[in-house]
Amino acid sequence: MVTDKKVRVRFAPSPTGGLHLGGVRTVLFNYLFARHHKGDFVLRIEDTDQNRFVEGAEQYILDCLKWCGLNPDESPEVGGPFAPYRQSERKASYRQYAEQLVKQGDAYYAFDTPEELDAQRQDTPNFRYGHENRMRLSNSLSLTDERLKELLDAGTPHVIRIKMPVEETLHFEDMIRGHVSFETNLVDDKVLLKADGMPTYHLAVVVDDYLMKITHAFRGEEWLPSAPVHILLWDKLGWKDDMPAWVHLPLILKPDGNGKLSKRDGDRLGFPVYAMNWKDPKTGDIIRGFREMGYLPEAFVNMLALLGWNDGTEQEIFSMDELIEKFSIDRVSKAGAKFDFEKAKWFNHEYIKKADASAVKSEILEILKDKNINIADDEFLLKVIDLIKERLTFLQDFWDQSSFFFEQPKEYDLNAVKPKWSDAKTSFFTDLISELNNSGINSAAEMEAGFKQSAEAKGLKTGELMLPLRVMLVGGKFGPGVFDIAALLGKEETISRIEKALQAFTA
RNA sequence: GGCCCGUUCGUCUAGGGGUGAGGACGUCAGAUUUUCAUUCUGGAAACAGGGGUUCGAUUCCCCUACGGGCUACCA
Repeated sequence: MVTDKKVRVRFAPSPTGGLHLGGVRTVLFNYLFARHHKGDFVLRIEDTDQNRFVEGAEQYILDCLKWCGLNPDESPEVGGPFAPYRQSERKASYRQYAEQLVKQGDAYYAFDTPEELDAQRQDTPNFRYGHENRMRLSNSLSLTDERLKELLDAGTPHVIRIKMPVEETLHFEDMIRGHVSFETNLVDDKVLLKADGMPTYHLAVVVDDYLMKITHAFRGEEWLPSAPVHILLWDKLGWKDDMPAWVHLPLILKPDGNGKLSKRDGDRLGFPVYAMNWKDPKTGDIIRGFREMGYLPEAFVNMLALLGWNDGTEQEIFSMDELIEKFSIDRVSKAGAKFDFEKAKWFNHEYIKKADASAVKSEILEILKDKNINIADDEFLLKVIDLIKERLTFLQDFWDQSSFFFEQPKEYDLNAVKPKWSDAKTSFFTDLISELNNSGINSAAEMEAGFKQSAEAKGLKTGELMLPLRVMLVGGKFGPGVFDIAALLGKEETISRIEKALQAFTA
C-alpha cells in the first residue's frame, strides 16, 4: 500500500486542552511511519472551533512533541511549503470548495437553526438530517427559488451540508481493518461549512489533506463512522486519485471498567493521562503529566509504541531508532488496548536503570532544588545517582531513596536497634570512630573488611552490627549497601553521624 | 434505538488448520542481598458461546453474546 509517492503524514490536534495518551500515540505512529519511509511529517492545527479553543494549548502541544522527540518537519512554528498550517488561517480557501459542491448538486444551503434542529431531535425518534427528512426542512433543496434568494439576499445565517446519495454503498480499504463499507442512506448530511464561515473537521481534513498532499491518514478509530463522509468528499471534489490511505488506530481504553480513556480517569485512578502537566487557564486546575511524574521521554514513547503494536518478536525495549526501523502498519492490532499503569511503570524503571547518570542529572538537580539542596560536587551526585537509579520507578522517587546522602537523618528507627542494644555495641562503635579517624575510608570494600575484623576481635557478630550502622547513617532499614553509603559520605560525615546516633541509641 | 468496529492468561500481546498455545507486566513461592529495593529461578493463569467446513479448528465461514466507538453548526 505504500506507493511510489513520497510518504507524507500529518498530525492534526485541536488546541482544546492537554495532549492525552491516545493523541501522543497517534502522533507517534504517524511519526514512525513517516521516518520509516523517509517521508514528511507535518503538523496541522485544527483551531476553527472558537468555542473550545483554549489559549496556550497550541504551544503546549508543540512542547509535548518536543519532549517526546517527535518533531514535525512542517508546522505553524517551523513553516513549510504548504503554509499556513493553522486551519483558522486557511479559512478563505474552504468556502470555495463547499460552494463548488453546492453548484454541482452535491451539497446545499441549510437555514435551520440549532434550536429548530434540537426540537426536531426531541420530536422525532432517530432523527437524521438526511434523505428522509431534508425535503421538509429549511434548505436550498426544499425551498422555492424566490424564497431561497430572499433568504440569501437578507444575509440569513446558513450552513452548507453535504448531500448524501440515496441507496448507495460506499466502500473503502483501511490499512488496519481491511475492507469497510457503509450504506449512504444511513449517513447524515453532515455540515461542511458552519454559519460563521468556518469549516467543520469533515471539510477541512479533506481539503487540507489534498492541498498538503497527504498520502496516509492516521487517526483514532472513533473517526471510522465519519469516514464515508470523507470518502464521498474526496470523490465529489474530483480528487479520488489523490485520496490518502486510511489508517484507523485502535483506541486506548480505561484500565478498569470500560470505555475510552479520559482525563478524568487519571485523577480517579492516580496516574497521568497527559504527556506533560496541563494547566487549564480557565479553572487553574493542573492535570498531572508523565513528564512531571518523572518519566523519561524514551520510556514514555516506548511504552506507547507497544500499546497496540509489536514487531512480532519478544523484544519490548526499543529505542526510537529501532522503532523507526521496525515499525509497520501490518503489525498494529485491531482491538482497543486497556492502559496498564503497572506496565507503564516497568518501562520507566527499565529506562532509568540503564540511563547514564549524567543524562538524568539536570532533572535530579531540579528535584534537589525543590528540597533546597544545592550540589556543588558533580562527581558526588553522579555517584549517588548510579548507586540509586536501579531502585527508582520514577525520577521523583530519587529523594525518598537518597535524601540521607544530602542531609543527616532526622529520626532513627529505634525499634530496630534499641531492644538489642548493649554496652558491647556502644564500645564497638566508639572504637570504630577512632579507627576511622586514623585510617579514613578509602573504599567500601576496605571499610567492610576492617569492620568485620574488629567485630570478630570483640567477639561480636557482624550481622548484629551492620543494621545499627545502617540506621546511624540513613535513619532506617533501607538503602544500598551500608559500606557503599559510608564510602560516599566520607570519613567526616560518617563519623559525625555515628557520634550523633550513638547518643540517641544510648539515651 | 440505528450504524460501524472489535473479542487469546487479570492486563499488553505472539501464534495460527494438528503447538506442552509462547513472551512481558502484575501475582504467588523459593534463592541472592546479614536492611529494603533490585536481580535470579520456579508456579498458577487464556483461545467468549453455538453451529458449520474439515480426518482435524483456538485458527476459515455464519449466528449469538459481550465489549467499544459514532450518531453536534466538536474534533
